[in-house]
Amino acid sequence: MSKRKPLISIQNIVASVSLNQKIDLQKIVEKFPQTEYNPSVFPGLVFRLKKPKTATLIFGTGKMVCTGAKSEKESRSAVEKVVKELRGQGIQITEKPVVNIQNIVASAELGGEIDLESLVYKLGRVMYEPEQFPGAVYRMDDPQVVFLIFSAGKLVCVGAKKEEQVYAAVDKIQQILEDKALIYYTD
Amino acid sequence: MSKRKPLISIQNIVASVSLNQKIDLQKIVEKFPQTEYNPSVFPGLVFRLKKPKTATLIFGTGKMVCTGAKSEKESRSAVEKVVKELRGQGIQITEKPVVNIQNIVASAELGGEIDLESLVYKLGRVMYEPEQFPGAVYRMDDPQVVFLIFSAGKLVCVGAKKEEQVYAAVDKIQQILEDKALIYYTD
DNA sequence: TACCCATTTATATACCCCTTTATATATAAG
DNA sequence: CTTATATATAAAGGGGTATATAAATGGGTA
Repeated sequence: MSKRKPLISIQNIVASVSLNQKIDLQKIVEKFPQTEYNPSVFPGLVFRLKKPKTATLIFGTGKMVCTGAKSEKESRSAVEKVVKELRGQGIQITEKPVVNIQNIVASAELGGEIDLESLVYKLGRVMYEPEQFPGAVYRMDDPQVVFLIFSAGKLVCVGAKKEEQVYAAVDKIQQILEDKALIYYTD
Repeated sequence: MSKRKPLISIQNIVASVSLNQKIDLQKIVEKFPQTEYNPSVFPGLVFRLKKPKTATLIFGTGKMVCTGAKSEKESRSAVEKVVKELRGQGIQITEKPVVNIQNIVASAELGGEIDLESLVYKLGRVMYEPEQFPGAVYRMDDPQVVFLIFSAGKLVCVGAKKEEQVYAAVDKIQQILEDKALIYYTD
């Protein structure tokens, strides 16, 4: 077991929301001129909040997608705030919004150098095309997440649905890298 | 004989029409500004009716094509309505239009799951390229129609010239699927 | 000169892909 | 500095894929 502790930061949370009722997007645009709504290019209306700094997509079906929050708690409070603002301008929303976390993006620092070329051969399930993208892509089965692994030892973990999965996945990849001698610590 | 009754809906009727006289399309465009006529891309003028919801192509030769009707009766009444509107704006049409049903499109639900891969091997005359199109294409000789067969048990039958052929063809394909054990009913 | 194509219209079926949003990471190119 | 490359994820709408069918006109090929 590695005694080194990776620095992990949740960077983005994507949540789907159900209001269980139809919403008149045109009315929202009229009440909130700063929102963006171009149905010919995308059916969702973009509703931004400065705090928590998020962007929520609202659809005519009453479904929404909230992005940008840094924690599940922040994501839920952003949704509540959006609903509260809508109600404040006369948009009737009767039920309590149902929120589901769909994707968590986190960054991590392992503190060592990683040999990406060797990763490809010793790990498998790795895609690495340096002239296409500098990071190696590793798909982990359990937890089911995808890692972008960079030579400087930094990682991006995407696809988790619970924050705990992020910590478990990073601990696991760290262990794997150490066991297979794919990471070199210089300190 | 299957005791299950497929749900069949006629979805579209295509009919060719002969007025037996030349027609001045430019004059129609002037009298009916909502019609579409771009001879450089297509020689037919498009004349739409809201009820029955149809689109009739009118050619300078006096031939027409009526599409969109849900029954032979509706198709004929659409043609009559178009002719009546033309006459109402001074376009002289002396003879009674001769209508011929050329194609009937119908959808059907068999209510069972169909194994499309097995269909290819056990039925023959089947084209199935899932990454190209999700439905299997089956050409039936008698009645001479073509079926688009989907795994969920829904079908699209095209090419019939009489509504009776649609019902006969669907009954026949249902029997074939059952006889060859290619359809699985879950209820 | 004959054929082939494609053009347009409607219609069900059901897949894929793209559109937009946020976010870290790290390369290159303009 | 900005954009593109690559990742996951939901939402809904558009486009393309395939099918038959008539009409008339253009293009291309044998």
